[in-house]
Amino acid sequence: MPKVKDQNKVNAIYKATIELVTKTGFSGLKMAEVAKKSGVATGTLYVYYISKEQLINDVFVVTKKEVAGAIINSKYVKGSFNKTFKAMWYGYFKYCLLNPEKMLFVEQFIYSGYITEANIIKTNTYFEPLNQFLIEGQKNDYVKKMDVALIKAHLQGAIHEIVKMVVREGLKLKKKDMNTCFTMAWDSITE
Amino acid sequence: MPKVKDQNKVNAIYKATIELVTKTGFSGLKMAEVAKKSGVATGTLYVYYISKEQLINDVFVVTKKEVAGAIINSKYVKGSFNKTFKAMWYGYFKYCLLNPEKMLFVEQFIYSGYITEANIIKTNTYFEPLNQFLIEGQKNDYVKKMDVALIKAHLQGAIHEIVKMVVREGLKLKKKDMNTCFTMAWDSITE
Amino acid sequence: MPKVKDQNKVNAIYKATIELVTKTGFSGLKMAEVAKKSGVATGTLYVYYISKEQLINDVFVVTKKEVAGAIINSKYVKGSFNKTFKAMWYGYFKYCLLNPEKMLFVEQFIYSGYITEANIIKTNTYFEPLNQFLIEGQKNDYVKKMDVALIKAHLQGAIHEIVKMVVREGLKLKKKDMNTCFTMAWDSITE
Amino acid sequence: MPKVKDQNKVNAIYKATIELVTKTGFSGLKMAEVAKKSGVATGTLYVYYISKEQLINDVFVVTKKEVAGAIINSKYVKGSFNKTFKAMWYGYFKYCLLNPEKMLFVEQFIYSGYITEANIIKTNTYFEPLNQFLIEGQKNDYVKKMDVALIKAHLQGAIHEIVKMVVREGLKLKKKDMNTCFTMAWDSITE
DNA sequence: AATGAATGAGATTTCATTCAT
DNA sequence: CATGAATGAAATCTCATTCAT
Repeated sequence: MPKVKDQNKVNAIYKATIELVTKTGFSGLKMAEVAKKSGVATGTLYVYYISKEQLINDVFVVTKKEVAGAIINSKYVKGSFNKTFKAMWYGYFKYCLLNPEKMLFVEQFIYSGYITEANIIKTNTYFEPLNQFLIEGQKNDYVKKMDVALIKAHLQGAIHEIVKMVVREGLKLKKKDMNTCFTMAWDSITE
Repeated sequence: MPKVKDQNKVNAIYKATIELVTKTGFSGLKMAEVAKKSGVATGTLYVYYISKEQLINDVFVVTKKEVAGAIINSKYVKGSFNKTFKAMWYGYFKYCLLNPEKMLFVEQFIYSGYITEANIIKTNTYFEPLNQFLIEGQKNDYVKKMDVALIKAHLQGAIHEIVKMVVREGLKLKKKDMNTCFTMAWDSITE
Repeated sequence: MPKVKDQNKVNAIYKATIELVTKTGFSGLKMAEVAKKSGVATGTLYVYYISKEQLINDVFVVTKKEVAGAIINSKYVKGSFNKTFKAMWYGYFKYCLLNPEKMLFVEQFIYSGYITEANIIKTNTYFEPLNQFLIEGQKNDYVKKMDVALIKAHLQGAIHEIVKMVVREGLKLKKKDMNTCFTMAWDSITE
Repeated sequence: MPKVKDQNKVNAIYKATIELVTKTGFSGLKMAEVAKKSGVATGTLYVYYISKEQLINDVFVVTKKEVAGAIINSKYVKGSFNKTFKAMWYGYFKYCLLNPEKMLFVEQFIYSGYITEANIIKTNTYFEPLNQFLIEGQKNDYVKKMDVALIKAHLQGAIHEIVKMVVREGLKLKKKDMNTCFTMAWDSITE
């Protein structure tokens, strides 16, 4: 949580943190390197964040919010279930393909021991509209009857793993493959 | 006749490492704690593993092998596609539910910066039989036509995420839910 | 404006290193003790030198340069061969008597396994002018005809051994003895 | 000081110790390596020597005795001063050329902090006959009048330094050069 | 506020020595 | 006596954090 304002610095630190974690793995994330990469002094880092834990938590929350925004986009919520689901699924899938480092960041750190329980709970609320949307889908017999948390987990897990694989192997997904991926998702959740 | 190298110690170290990572997150994995928990002196750790990195890589490879063994089980390979797939899926799903710490361990460390590229490649080969099984399924028009790596990713990602959620929230999956989870998996990959 | 790197610290570290090696023998040189004696934190040592090896190499090179400076002193190079030689010999002899710890340091560490080959070569060049002076002396038939490296070795070895003995036994060299020592040196190299 | 008898082991340990110090410098001398190189277990080392310090001191004393033997050889003591001196000088010079690792060992360790004062004093007595010989030479006006310790230091220092140089540079001393070296030694000490 | 040198607690690793076999 | 696995005190080095400028 920044104490002061230079938004350029905040952005630079945020960017550097995400990039370093993606590059060196998060066990190698050093404050000195974050400082260097973001072009500020180590001391300055502590003007903006009181500790490494704070920095990581902050980056985590900000990123998680952005991730949620990629799925939950008000302009879609008025369409049919299928159309809306498709929009959400593609929204998230493409976001992950474009920002794998952010996707990885939140995935990695959630079990790292760095993120506070409070922040995990807090960021989960960002996905509440998605829950509502799926519950609505169940009421209308579109969606398999089961705890929506499990359904979300199924969808998210599948997307993440596919994207990680694509990124790791340096693949280029064709439109056809992406459509098949979507069909897998759709088939899995619908009755 | 000197003391002889002790497999019990290796096992104790392995167990301690997995448990500590699961408990404290692996940014908090300390050699001193591994030593303490496994009941050996710190120096002894270095009799068996030349460095922390080596220890983690070793635990990673051993665990990944065990994980692969949970899926690929020769007694199933003679059944129908559906039966075999079901056996594999349940085999893996239940393994993950019973050993979430091992599942987490391999998932976490793969992006930690600790695991060498060579070990990542090596452990991937353990899953080759699964690839073959899915390719066979595609030939017989059971399975959607797409790079099997993507299909595997979809299946694995979904399972992992569900299990992580179940563990995190302390849920107890009912038989019915587990069946629904399986149906999701089956529906997603079949044509 | 941040704190600025402090030459006083470098000097203090240098001094502490030499003194500790002289006092405890260098098998007992510990970074913690160097830090303590030079009045800095252990971490600070690593701000200035990336490792113990680096520290020792640095102290070695600096000292060797100073040692060379004790012999090769431009104000003498214009005199007769005898006068110049005498000036150099006394210059070095007295330097060693006054700074036996520095003489010992370079002598000890050269075979310690700590000094890199590059630094050994580098520091040898500091003595080039002495080579030239002796070669000149040979051309004018003052000096015995032989590889000047051997002549230098003879002179230096004799001085070092004498000084070591003097220091070890706590002797006080009388003027007469010093003159005899010089005569030994002079007689040994002249035709 | 061996507790027991297997002389082969004692010899192997002695040889390994000297060789390792010559190769890796003595700051890198490790008991485990001595054990390995001499073909015994680490535990066995401690059957023969109660500590590393003991081992090194023992090797030191044994070697120093051998070194003294190379100089002081009863068959020469009856000749003229010149002949005897020449025999001694060549005896020592050639010994050093043939066994530089032993010469280095004693030279290195004397200031390492490992050798006890008692052993330094003890080994000095081995050279007593040389002292007597030089004193006799002074009485007969062959040798410059000065503390014989200084004369010995001068001679020994010169020899050591020359040999070190020869070994370091991989030179091959010609007979003529060796004679010049002797002449330097002779000229330096005679009146 | 910004800097980066300085700090020192704490981590990893080493290695002389011990001890069970 | 011989072995080498086991030990743990102590060494080196790291790095999040502080602080003088």
